[in-house]
Amino acid sequence: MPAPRARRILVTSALPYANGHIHLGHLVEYIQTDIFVRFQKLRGHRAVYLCADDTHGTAIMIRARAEGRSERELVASMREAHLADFAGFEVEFDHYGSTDSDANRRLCGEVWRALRARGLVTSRDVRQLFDPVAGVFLADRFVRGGCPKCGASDQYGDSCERCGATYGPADLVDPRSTLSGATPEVRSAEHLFVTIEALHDFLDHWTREAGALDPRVANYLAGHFLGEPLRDWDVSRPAPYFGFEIPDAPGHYWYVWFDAPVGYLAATDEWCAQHGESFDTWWRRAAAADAPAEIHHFIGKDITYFHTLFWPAMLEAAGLALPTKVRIHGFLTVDGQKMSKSRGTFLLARTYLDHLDPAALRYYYASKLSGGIDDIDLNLEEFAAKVNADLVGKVVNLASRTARWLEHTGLAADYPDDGGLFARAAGEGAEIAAAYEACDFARAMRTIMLAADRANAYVDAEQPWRLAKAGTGSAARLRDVATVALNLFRQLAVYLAPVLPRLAAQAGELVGGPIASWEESQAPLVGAAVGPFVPLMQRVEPKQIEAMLAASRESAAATPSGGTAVEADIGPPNTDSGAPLAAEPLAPTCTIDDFSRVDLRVARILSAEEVPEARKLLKLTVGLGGDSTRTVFAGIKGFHDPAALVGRLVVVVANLAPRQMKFGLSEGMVVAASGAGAEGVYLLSPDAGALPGMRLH
RNA sequence: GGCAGCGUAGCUCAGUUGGUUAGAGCACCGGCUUCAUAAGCCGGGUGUCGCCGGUUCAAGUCCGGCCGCUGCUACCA
Repeated sequence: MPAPRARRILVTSALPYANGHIHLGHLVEYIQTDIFVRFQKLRGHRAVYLCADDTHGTAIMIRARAEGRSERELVASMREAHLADFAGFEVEFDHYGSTDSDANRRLCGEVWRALRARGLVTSRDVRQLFDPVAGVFLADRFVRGGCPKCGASDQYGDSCERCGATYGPADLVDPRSTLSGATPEVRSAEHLFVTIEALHDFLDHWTREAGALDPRVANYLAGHFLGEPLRDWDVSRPAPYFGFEIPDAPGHYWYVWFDAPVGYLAATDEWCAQHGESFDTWWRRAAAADAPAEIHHFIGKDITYFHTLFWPAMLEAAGLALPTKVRIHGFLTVDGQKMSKSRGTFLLARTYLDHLDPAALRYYYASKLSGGIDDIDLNLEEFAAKVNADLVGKVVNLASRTARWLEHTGLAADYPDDGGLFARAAGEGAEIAAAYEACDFARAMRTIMLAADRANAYVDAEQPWRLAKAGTGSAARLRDVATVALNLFRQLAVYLAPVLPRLAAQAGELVGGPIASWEESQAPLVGAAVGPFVPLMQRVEPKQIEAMLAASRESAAATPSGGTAVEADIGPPNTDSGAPLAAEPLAPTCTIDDFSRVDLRVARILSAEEVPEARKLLKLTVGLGGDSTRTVFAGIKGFHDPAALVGRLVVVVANLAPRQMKFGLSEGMVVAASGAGAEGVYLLSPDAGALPGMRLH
């Protein structure tokens, strides 16, 4: 197989929004991209993986406000969390930037000037609802009110969930801002637009002819957007807005979807500065003309048109290089359904890492990703079965069952006759590589596992354990058989290295040294030392999955219903606001004896129901283990869905004197955090492993 | 409400431009093996290819209709 000429490949994943944590749905894309990049590097190409946090927009502004800190504080703490999650899953960026950077501001300005220079920017007034208390313009989903048709209350600003009528937010009966509760006003504001219709011919041609898009996507675009004149793209938002003010239009800010893709350019620019590279040779057409770089964008299907219409239009207008490939993937379901907080299947990256091996998810995703735009399903039962059968049972087991016989002797000096097994799998390298190149990782995994099956069958047929018992007369034969098996194992590790970098590294430690090139799959090792075998990968146990789901359910239940999830633990401790403590100063000092009079216990919520007549009470039955249960009224109605509470562990004051309430006798108290004028009541949960009845000391 | 995609074995999926008796893994059953992380190997049922109709010598595959599911969208592209 001739060594392919080295390519320069710039690869991006969509920029995660700084409004929330990374979850398993996000990871489909980052793992997919990471596998692709690692594959290209293994093949000897110059691949650069770039990404950044997407930091601007109304949602960030509102969330920061709710948390009582600045947008930049929010963005900075979320960045740390994102990077930690990616590192945990072995997603390895060459550079990770931010759209809130100097480079991005400068490059936005450059693209903007190009659009202006080509006469593609116009302006006109847009009428929109405005929240006079919060001081911001409101998207439809931030407005609720009565349906003008059927009168149903508390409907969104665009359509009625009860009768299905559609209307504008201004038509609502008694409209309210969901931010402040204020009655919104209709206001008019100037917006700036890009007239991308002027680039219609270019887009027609690029979407169909450039080879960057799957024909299905090109057809979709042709049928839905390019079949008629393109509407102007609204690219500005009036103040207040967290983002970059437009230099030649004071009071106007670039819409987040304008500066987000420019973040790809900014990340490239920063990476170039750090590595002595020239930005121009990656992105400027003139400079790159003789040896153009490839540009691959990995995105979810939801943001297709931003990356296939607006983004190429911006690049075209600015004279920058166009994407070589826009690779679009589908969404993740868990056990066949949309991820759900109450089912515990809204799985954050961190929650997964607390319980399971990232390699297991990387392999599972690889086995499901075929390069298409179909959604993929994380079936948790299949997940465990597949990882255990394929990785532990077949691949790792191959080394586990043969390495011990070579620990003292190392590999045989000549590669033995293996019936053509190694050569056959080496010959399949081109097919496996083609599948990786096409992002059809599922096909690659199938082909690799067939080779693993053949390798195990070989071991079974040669029965090295019998050779071991047969004594010194069979020692040479035993060494040959184990040499074959270990070579086949290392060959599999090379093929799997893009998916399982840690396994590849461990395989290198066992025999042959670090795996640095795909070519290592093509020739067997001989005479090399063999290290002591250490377990390479643990089985996925059902208990771990259950624990992860339980933890996920509990953290979801702790999130106030309605509104954005607001996690308090996303940043370094010293960035927390002092407001809650100031609002409720510490109580007078008490002694340990004082404290010990309060008997706090872990309890499990056995049932939860609304108390219809009560404004804030839920009626809970909690269990302290065994037959010990009691009824507790908790003032958490409206913040917790009763159904979601059942089963979770909480902390109760177990020796509190019973109190006769209007709705019944309350035999204790569930402790929860609240205060500082902030809304929300937050139940406490013990770490996994705590049992009902345990006392807090 | 708008748009798109999907529907093949119990589960997750392959099925290339229409072409023999429709495939894989898991699960399940039987047997073998015991070196290995209760791992491995061999054999075996696995099926109205969502429903109805059409084109064709030939339809899982192409066309139309229907049903079901899913996703995106709803500051409109």
